[in-house]
Amino acid sequence: MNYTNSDNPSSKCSVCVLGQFCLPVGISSTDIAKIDTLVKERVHLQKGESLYRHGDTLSAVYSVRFGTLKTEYCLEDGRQQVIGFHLPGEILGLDGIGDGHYQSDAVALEESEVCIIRYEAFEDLARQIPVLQKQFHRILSRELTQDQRHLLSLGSLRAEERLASFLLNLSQRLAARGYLNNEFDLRMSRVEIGSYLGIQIETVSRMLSRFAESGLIQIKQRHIKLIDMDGLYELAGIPNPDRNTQIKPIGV
Amino acid sequence: MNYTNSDNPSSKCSVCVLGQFCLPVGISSTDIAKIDTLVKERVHLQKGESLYRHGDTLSAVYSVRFGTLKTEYCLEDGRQQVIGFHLPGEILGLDGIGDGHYQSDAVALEESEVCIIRYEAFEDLARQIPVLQKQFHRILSRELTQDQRHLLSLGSLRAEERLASFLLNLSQRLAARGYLNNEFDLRMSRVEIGSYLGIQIETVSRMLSRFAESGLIQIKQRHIKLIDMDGLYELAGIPNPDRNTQIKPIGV
DNA sequence: CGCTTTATTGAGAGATATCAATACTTGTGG
DNA sequence: CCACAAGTATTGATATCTCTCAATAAAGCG
Repeated sequence: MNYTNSDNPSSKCSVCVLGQFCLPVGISSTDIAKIDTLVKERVHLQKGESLYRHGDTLSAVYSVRFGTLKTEYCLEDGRQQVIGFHLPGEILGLDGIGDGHYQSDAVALEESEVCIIRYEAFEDLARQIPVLQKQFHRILSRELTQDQRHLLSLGSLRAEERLASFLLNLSQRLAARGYLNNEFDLRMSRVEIGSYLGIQIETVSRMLSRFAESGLIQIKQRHIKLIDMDGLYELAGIPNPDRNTQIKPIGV
Repeated sequence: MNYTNSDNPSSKCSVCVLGQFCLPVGISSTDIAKIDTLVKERVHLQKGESLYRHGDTLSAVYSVRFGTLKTEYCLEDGRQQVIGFHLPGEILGLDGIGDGHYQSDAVALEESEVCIIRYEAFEDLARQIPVLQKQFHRILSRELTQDQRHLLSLGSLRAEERLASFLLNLSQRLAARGYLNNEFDLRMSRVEIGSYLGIQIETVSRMLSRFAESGLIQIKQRHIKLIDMDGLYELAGIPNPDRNTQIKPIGV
């Protein structure tokens, strides 16, 4: 874990390319200057390094600057479950606000960097900047919605459907960040995907092979191309937001 | 759905018996007076009535005054999944803050009443009363943690373990509200329990019978007694918070 | 280049789902 | 107040999906 206290301009929220996906959405430049003073430090993580561990006292929440992290819960008997994957612009550590201690472990899946948002100071600032407060509430709420969709997946979908909706969810989040939405690298192992989806690694592997056979995707190791998005959406049981539902013109 | 605009004292936050489990935790009496002006309306629901539906525009969040509600998500093909059960003092509708529309359906499991917290006004007030803001963030965060524990259950536990941890979770939440923690009525049907746990109704039934046979519980219809709490905790794979772990005195 | 880790594929086992029959509750109306 | 209907829960028999165990293959790493 490598801390940076940086006055280098590229680290400021005001000029960060992630601005629109992170906290400062819709905030005036004068107010962003205040945020700049709040978020001065970053943490650099190598693959496999922990950002925080279950039980650690919360002093900050974190925004992913680049890279990917996972959060996971552990059971007493050693079983563990991946709860979420976190892409650039997403906030980590929110589960620690409830009682002042993180509930999960956060681990980098690749070389990553996160901005440190000292929580006490942030709450004060949010009080002064209504837009920031609103945005923070939206982020917390979306986090909730994301987890609840995940619950729907684990509770109601079969392995195949879970995997399809996982790939599409990733695709959507990457697209929102300006990456290709139909071709990308999976930063997580099959084990981690399986854990996240509540299925075994062998099942993940089989389902991916099956998808490839039926022409839904192409996969080579961790590099994946989504070929038939509509097919995947149908499998996942969710509507395809990109597809223009054909409405027949009236009177033609 | 039956609205009440009540100036009757028992409806005020300042004198509500739920105060300590709801928003106003740790708030001074002068500030609670301000909350009183915010929460003036309540909704009375009969069993089966909806409080809000997926897609409805968010204008308020709700606090359960008495009764029990469930929230659920629907899939296109008609499958649906219960995401949560909500007891007195718990806040509903938080999933609507993200984009201004509720993501789930909220339905009363029995005759219930909820307080209406107009959201715009609430955000303003939270800015004025730091303790209220903090408490709101804690509530949002705990909601997140609750969902994540639920994810752990659906992703990593077997049917039996899920049911045990469900019963214990209910028991803990009831205890926190001053109810008996080892004997209570299940307000939800077997179907709803099964949906919540990602298992079929028949499996719920079989597991409950098995628990009863092995002396862990007694169950008659929806009335349940938890007989062997330690046994249940062991099954659920979580530590029993009430049990004093025996630490051998040193030098004896 | 060889070792370790990670992923794929196959065969068989097991947990839970599905289908079906029965019993129990609750509510309604005669 | 009882009888019937509709909904809800239990229990059994069988089917199916996913897991587990095992062997092989491929990739990453020193």
